[in-house]
Amino acid sequence: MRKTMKIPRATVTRLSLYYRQLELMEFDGYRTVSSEKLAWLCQVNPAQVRKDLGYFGEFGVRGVGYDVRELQNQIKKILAINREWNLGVVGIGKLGSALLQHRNLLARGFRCVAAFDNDPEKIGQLGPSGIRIRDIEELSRAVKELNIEIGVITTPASAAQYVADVFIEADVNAILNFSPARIQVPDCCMVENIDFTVRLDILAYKLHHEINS
Amino acid sequence: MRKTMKIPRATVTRLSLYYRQLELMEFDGYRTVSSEKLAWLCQVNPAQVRKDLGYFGEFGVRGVGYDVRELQNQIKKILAINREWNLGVVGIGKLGSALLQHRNLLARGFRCVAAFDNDPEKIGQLGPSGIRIRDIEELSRAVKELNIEIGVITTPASAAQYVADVFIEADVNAILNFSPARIQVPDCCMVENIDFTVRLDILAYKLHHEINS
DNA sequence: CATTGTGAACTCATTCACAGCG
DNA sequence: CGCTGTGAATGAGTTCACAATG
Repeated sequence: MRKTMKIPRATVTRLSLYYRQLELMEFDGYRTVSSEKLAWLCQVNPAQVRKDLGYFGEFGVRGVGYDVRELQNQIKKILAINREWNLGVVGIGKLGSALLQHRNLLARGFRCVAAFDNDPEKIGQLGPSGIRIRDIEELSRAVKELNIEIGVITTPASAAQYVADVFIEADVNAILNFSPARIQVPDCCMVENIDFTVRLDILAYKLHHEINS
Repeated sequence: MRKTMKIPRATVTRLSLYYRQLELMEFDGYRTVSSEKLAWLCQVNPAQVRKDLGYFGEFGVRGVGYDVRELQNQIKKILAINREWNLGVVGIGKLGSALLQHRNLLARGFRCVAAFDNDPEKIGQLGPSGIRIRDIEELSRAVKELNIEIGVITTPASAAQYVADVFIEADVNAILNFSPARIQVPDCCMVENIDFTVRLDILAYKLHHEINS
């Protein structure tokens, strides 16, 4: 199956969830897990788990289930998180600072190797993780020197498009955008938006309409 | 159409995007907007915009488009963001602090009215927005006193389920979960997860597989 | 006559159901 | 016998295409 098959985006998202549950299960001493149990932990359908994995190979043993450690390694390879990725963070306010010193990111191989801002007060200072805050003007050079592959935008909305343009100009074509602005990028560049207020709007809507799903 | 129709979750998400673009357009002085223009700004299909709005009523004028201000008000009502919502934030680390003083939240009517932690060093101190940090033990009482309707979890993963249980016990049935843990809640409670590493995993996957969509 | 509103067609994702296998 | 792997069936969401209309 795993040939020229197109993978649903939702599948990739779920693989990340499976991976995290497997980490927890390994920590708890489990050696094997069934699709049913993994599905329960991730709050999805067991057939979904099997189908998701089926896109990439046959990792289970019939009658037994999946080897916890083995499946972890396979998903790691699939998601390409069996290596480190260098991030550059632009906008060193509270949120940017939080990311710079965020334990989970580093533990998962996402290293914030550079921090940028445009505030002269901040430039040259040491950020929370002991990293030097650079002028945004240096971004293009830093991308090359430090091999930054993923750009993180934690600026106000008004600056987001400009920062995105600088990233693209510097040949960074993956962006994690925490600003509420919807940035426009060329096809070569991929963007993931993390927008707090959208999620709160959804909760407000559901509370008001008394829905749960 | 707008009767007992089931609304796709994605529609609600997009309404939030439309709303933000409309805010920007009003600021820029636009009086009307077509589904085509709004769609372009939000990077969706024009028919999608019309269909999304169609679930809730007829807000446009054929041959003209939508009145920017009027549509804003309509979406505000639909999303139930034409009022204030009180949030309680648990886990006052870097991320929790960032949320407490986050301008956008307050501007949109999401007020962080209470902050909680379990660290004796922090309890009693004033958080970044000048709010007193309370003992997590006080949560149940504070929920009633301050009318907290949405719980925000910014603790480490290990504490997330406990905090969720406390929220549910206190009758808060909307939770915004920033921890990477997948929390289990009863049906009456709705959860939105905001998980940085999942999004980074997706970017890593796409970079590795050179996909863009 | 430009643009909405919407049934119908289509595409994509999830779930079922069972054959296949250790 | 139990659980995986997967084609087929179902369901959900998106896009098309055009009639309706200010």
